[in-house]
Amino acid sequence: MRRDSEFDPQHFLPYLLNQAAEALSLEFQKHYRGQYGMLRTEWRVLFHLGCYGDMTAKEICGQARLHKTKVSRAVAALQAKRFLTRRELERDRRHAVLQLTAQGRRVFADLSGAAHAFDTEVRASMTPDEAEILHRCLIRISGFETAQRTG
Amino acid sequence: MRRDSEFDPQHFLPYLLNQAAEALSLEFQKHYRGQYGMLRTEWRVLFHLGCYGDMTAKEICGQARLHKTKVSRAVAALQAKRFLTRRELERDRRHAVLQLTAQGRRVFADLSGAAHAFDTEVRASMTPDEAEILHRCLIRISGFETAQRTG
DNA sequence: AACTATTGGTTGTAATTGTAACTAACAAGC
DNA sequence: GCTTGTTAGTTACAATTACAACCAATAGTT
Repeated sequence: MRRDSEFDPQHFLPYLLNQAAEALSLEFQKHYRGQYGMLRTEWRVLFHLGCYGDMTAKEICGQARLHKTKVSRAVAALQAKRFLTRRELERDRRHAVLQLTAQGRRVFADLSGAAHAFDTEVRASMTPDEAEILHRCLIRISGFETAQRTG
Repeated sequence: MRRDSEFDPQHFLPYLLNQAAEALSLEFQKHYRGQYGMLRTEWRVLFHLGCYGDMTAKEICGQARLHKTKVSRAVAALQAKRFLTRRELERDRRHAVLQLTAQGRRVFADLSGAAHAFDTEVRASMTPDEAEILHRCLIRISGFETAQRTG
């Protein structure tokens, strides 16, 4: 297992990021998948609705940087689970405002609590300084836009 | 778009990481996908072989933290593209050592150059200090093991 | 009103991934 | 030599995702 090259996967950022992201995702997935049979996108949509209040699918797309088909399907699934309802706008019936049901809010409360605890646990492995820098870098990197995702 | 909760997606690490990882992946994908029609896993396998020299699929699984079916399929695809060859070991015909072809090495040289440049560009948006801390944190986070991935 | 363009959202289908079951080689105990 | 167990790798099939085409509502133009 020798080194043939000047450049190494362990120093390639897309690689590293991907591994870190996958590790955490896989771990946290236990909560929303194990407990509620939700998919990642469903959890994301629920999370956004819970955090930011009622909004349309379009708004979620923008905020969560998810493609509209993903959101559309996640919303349908969450609706089937009775976690949210949709209300068409009178003035423009193309839009529908999404709203968590009481049950949806309970699930959100549970999961966002778990998320908070999880986040705290992960952060415990770093100094406050490191955590802050990490945060900054990730935000910055997220802006490495590649165009179309507005849908 | 108000805040209803104490906790916000923009501060949830799995979320942030995922967005950052996706942004970079999507961007770098242009190189291996656009130029060579490769999938992410294929690029990863090629990268590992190029960096660390000939090895078996099993070794790649461990190093790259990829499931064996993913590696198996990537290897088949790379073989079909004539980027690598496999040589069964005499002493244990279950193992096959994978080896880049001349063409495979050329592609690797091209892509690893692009990777290096890309990495440098991304790092240009941070101080050396930040880059180092980011690296440390990502490595640490990657260790948040969730069991089975050894396959 | 009729005609075209745009927008919010859905659906169909192909591509990709995950999971489990499987095959072929080898190893160990008897 | 004949079980039984492991290991490296493959394959089959279900689940998920991506991409493009689509539909209905509205806006803008004439």
